[in-house]
Amino acid sequence: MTLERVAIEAGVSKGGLLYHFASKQELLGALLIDTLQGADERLEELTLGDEPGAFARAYLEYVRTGEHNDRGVATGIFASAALDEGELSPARAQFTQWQDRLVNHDGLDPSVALLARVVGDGLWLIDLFGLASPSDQQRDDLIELVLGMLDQEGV
Amino acid sequence: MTLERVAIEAGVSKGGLLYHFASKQELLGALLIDTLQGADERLEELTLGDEPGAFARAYLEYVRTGEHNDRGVATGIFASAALDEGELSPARAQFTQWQDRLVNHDGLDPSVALLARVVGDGLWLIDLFGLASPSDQQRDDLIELVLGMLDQEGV
DNA sequence: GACCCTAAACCGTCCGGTTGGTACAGTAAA
DNA sequence: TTTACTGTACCAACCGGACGGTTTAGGGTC
Repeated sequence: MTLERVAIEAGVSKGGLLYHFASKQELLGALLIDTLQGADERLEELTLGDEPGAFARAYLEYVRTGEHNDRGVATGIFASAALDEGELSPARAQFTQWQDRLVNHDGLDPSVALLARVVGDGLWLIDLFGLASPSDQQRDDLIELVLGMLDQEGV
Repeated sequence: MTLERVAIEAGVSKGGLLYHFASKQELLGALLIDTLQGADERLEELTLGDEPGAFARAYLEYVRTGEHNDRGVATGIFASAALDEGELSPARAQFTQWQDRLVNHDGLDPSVALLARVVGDGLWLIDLFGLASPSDQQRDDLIELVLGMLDQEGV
């Protein structure tokens, strides 16, 4: 992930890239924040109504298809950030917020809420790094299983 | 993660390090494989008996405490490997094997088996990157919840 | 003229990898 | 039991290329 490669990928000159982002760190931070915001907005769209578990359902829905990441791009951003000390903190903040919303403000039993979160994050990270992603069928079945638990809980 | 830093960490000179590992790639590969093997052996230890779900239980037990990684070390290895194209393949292979064992050879309903896997991996990866790890209490409750589902299934 | 770039040369540093050498342990003929 | 040689384990110093970042000179558009 060099500046030149990013510039070419973005159809911009290296100078133009550095016109917008003063340093590679700044670029990386912006990329990461942008990715996280995109996910957050998508989650908001998927959150239907305000009955208990609405956000948890969105969280699972988000990872139902494996398309939630332009493989390689998000992976690179995430891995690069993980190597630069402290560079991952926007991600930490975002996940903390999601976790708080799921566990404390979604009207679910905390353990079930955490289950939804960990399954969602688990699938997301497994896909992100390509660590033996389950098939579409398996994934669907798993999500249905967890959704079922949310329903039981919501009653 | 530079060769020099690794060398210092290991109490060796850079030259000495490269005597054992001909290139950085080779070093990284060995580090990754070693980490994975360590986890695999630990899982084997934790697998008690051979009733249905024995391996799934071990998988969850493994991530019960957050101590399963020398934070920073495993993170660096994993993130570095993720950036080098193809360098993550030993990890993919290992996860594929675990997934196969869980889903096809542990005597559980496939969805429940996958649930155990995704919860295990989810917690592991969340810890690895420090993405808002749940508290010990929350983690324990979650694991108990999933273990309970394995028991229901096993009957 | 302010803004948003392109293009290209350039610099300094960092880092992977190479090289030549040292220390030492074994071993085996003289 | 000295001598000579071999292999293993290491180190310090160096080299060269890649890459982050700067600078300069300019061009198009509102």
